Amino acid sequence: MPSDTRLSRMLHVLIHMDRHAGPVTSETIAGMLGANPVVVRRTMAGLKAAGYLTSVKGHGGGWTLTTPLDQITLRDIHEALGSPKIFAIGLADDDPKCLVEQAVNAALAETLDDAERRLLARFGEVTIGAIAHDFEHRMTEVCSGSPAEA
Amino acid sequence: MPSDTRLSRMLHVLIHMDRHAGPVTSETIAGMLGANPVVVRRTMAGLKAAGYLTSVKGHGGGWTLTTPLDQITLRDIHEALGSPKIFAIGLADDDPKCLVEQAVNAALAETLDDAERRLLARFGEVTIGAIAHDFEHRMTEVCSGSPAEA
DNA sequence: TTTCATGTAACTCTATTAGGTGCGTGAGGA
DNA sequence: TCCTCACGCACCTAATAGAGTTACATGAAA
Repeated sequence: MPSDTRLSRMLHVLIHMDRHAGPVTSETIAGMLGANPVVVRRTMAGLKAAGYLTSVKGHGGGWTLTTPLDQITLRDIHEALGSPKIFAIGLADDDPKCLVEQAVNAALAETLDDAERRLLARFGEVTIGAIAHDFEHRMTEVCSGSPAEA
Repeated sequence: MPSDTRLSRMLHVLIHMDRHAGPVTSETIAGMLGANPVVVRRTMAGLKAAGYLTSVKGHGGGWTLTTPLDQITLRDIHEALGSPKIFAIGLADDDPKCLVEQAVNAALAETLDDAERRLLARFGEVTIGAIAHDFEHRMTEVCSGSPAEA
């Protein structure tokens, strides 16, 4: 149901790429994400422009990670995606004449801006490498056979 | 440009209603908000159901505030509106089989849920009365010489 | 009984992400 | 050389959700 899944998808694919030697095609990535190859290229264009990966055309081409995952934060990816809108909630009018609405805007904007600053700061603290490490941990848990889980 | 402006608009209209004796029609409210009367009724239905105001049909009818503004928080209004989605960002798949995606989801969901909890907690601390008071302050600043009512 | 105002159903409009087709471009391989 | 693969991009459609709009029923007051 959520609208913008680009950040989530890029984290997912970057970790897969890190565990895969050699270039990966948009077709393969789309298969991993359950998405469309064109959407993959479209979304990854920003990460390429930001220098986190490269793309090569033709035979044996595809996408290659160029940056260690522990040097990329969630905030880096969010910004590489063009810093999409974070909140679904917003102000009715950004520059109203009504003083009441100005007061409402001041209160709401301050609260939302503060929440956004905190969230982006948190995004800046979490590296994709840390998530990849958590994945490794989940792997060992599943294969160690401690709890009977699917 | 933002999508969901209902909270913002409800704060705006509640403060106006608090400064206005007697019922206010949807038509009048729509004029204040630069919005549509039907949209106003649709949005305010939730606040009525939550008991913050009443509505009366027919001649001399309209909307009346029944609760002091310093007893209503932003969180109250948000919940009266049905607790709409706060974030425009979401997970690609809520229950993925891929362990990588599970790790991504765990990291992203924890960060977003934490941000949402903090934001809602903050909403719970801000009363509409406080915003109305800030408006009064803005009035005295603008009309420093002669006090005028809007 | 006429008028006014809410209550709702059932549309359209708008913005945004996502899905999809087609074609151009460039890099290898046969 | 020629063909195939894979990205790049233009341009469409689909799905979603808030907002706008029309139409009509309901109920209360003049």
